[in-house]
Amino acid sequence: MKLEFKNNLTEITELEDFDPVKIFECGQCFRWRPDDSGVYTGLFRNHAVSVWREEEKILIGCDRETFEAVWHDYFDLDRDYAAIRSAVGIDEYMKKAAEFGKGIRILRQDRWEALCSFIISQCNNIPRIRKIIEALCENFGEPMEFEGKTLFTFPPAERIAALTPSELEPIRCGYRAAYIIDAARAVTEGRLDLEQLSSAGFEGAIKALKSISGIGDKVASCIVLFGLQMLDAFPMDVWIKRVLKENYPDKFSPSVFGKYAGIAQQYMFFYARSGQK
DNA sequence: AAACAGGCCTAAA
DNA sequence: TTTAGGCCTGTT
Repeated sequence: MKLEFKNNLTEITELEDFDPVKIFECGQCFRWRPDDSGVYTGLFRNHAVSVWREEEKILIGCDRETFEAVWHDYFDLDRDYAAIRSAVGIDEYMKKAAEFGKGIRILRQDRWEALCSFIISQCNNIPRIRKIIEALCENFGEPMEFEGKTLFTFPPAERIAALTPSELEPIRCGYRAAYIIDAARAVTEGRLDLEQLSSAGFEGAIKALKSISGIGDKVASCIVLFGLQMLDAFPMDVWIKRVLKENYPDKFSPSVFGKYAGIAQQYMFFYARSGQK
């Protein structure tokens, strides 16, 4: 990977595994949006940025300081995804899936945002998940001007904790409203310490998350994978279950993929959802 | 119209 | 320990 810093622009070259479309559309996140020319805009906490690709170049619209402080880690740029693709390509199916998903990276998302987003995701389709999360931010986040548009930050737990289910009504998230509010209160009251979650280890983190009403195995796995970078977590959703039934009808354990099972899962998920075989 | 969508909870065997 | 039914809402 090579970096070049220009005036308010970071250029990345010699990096194969970075495809903005796949990264933002593979299902791990819900807020990044492309404009008509394929330039994606999104936020991490209160930092907004645009990301796009021009041939072999990845462009990130920020200066060196912000890149190093925020986006370098957010995009997980120190990790060798080529090596991981090779490691999880344990058979023909996974070789195809990993090749198809080449360019995906697991983002280091904000924990609270990931927690909230994946509670909302349950029993929902992606367009509606996006709609609900956007409504949540527009109603309760902070507006900020960015390149002529108004973006909204993801509302902190404190903001949500102060709401009643009826105040959450405008975001149309249905029965998940009570879950979100309860989770926010758990965080603000200290029943769930998101900062200390990693130190509890994988099992400990899953257990702590599942103590929140509305978080079960699948959602907890997504939170530790996308929020805590526990890359061996293997969320089992309906798409993955379909893949497993078809390709691994006998016994299956995510441990066949080793410590990057979660990335294998993401390749599987993206491949399965593409409708290809 | 009825079923389904990236689950979870509760009650009941 | 596993299974069935209900749950908000929007879309097909």
